[in-house]
Amino acid sequence: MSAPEALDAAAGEVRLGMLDGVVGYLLRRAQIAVFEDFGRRFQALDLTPAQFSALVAIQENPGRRQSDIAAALGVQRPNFVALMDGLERRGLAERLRSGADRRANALALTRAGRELLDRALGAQAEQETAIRAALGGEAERRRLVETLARLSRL
Amino acid sequence: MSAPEALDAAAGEVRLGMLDGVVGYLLRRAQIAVFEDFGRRFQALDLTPAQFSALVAIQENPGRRQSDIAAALGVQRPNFVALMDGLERRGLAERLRSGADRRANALALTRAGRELLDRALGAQAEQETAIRAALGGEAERRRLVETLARLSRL
DNA sequence: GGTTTTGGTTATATTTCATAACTAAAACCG
DNA sequence: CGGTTTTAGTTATGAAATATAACCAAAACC
Repeated sequence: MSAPEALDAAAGEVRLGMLDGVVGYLLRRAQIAVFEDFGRRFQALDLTPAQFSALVAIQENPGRRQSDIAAALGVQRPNFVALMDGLERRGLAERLRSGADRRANALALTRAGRELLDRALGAQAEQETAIRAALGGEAERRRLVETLARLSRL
Repeated sequence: MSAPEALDAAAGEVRLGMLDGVVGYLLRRAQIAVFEDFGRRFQALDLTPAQFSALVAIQENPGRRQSDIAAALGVQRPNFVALMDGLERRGLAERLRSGADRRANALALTRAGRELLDRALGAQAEQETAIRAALGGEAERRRLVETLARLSRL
């Protein structure tokens, strides 16, 4: 009788088949690549994507309640606590007392936070430039931005 | 003197500022939305995105070594073990002996695995249809696929 | 035939993300 | 007013994804 479970592997590249036409799969791969690039660019600033987005949101909405910022970024309130702890410990952001509601934290950037964010915005602009180059032009990058915004409302 | 740390929150919506022009941030949000949609569509099939992609890769490359499939999907070999354990326990895929190399597992789908994958491909096609609708047409979806593929080579 | 390398596995640490429960302060309401 | 309910922030905790080191058996090397 033939050995029932023996199979010989094919040679050459593994083909992903229809996966490379699947938006969800490609989104995951693209996000990994872009975040790895982010990691390299922001290494010197010691900022994660989450921290960077928090700094931007706080600067854009000074005095807003912590939970508002967290919700806008799509992060659970309990998880945002540690994020803010880190920013505060490094002196980049602070939790002020809200005048109206003594339970609430009114978030704001410190001077050091604004300065670091300025440098971060520079690094971010460089990433967008790299993306523009990879995609073949600013028109393509803009189209991607628009398309991704639509997708997130799926 | 004025109370130094009191700040009143602005009303209205939190603005994300330049974040909604940042590809990395938008990629993250879009991926979350698409994966949540995936979760709803594949709930009945009880398949995660990782499991789905593994089934596709195995069917596309029957007999290939486990580590080749894992590498092609970008998943670490140790982490692929548990994924395969799950598929095998459910009778969807199997680890056959490689004829050439007795260390290697030659992966293959079972009949049940092929049947489930058939249904999964249907659900997947429906997701692409929904995406096409959200983006305004197949041309837009195609462009997105092409753009994401470029991004993952950043 | 002994050494080195490789495929799969185990164990483990880290990170991310979600949920329940607690406190203090506010809002509500008869 | 005073009691109940809701809300902001926090703590504790768990689940899931991801990465690393170490091991065994089989192969490749020389």
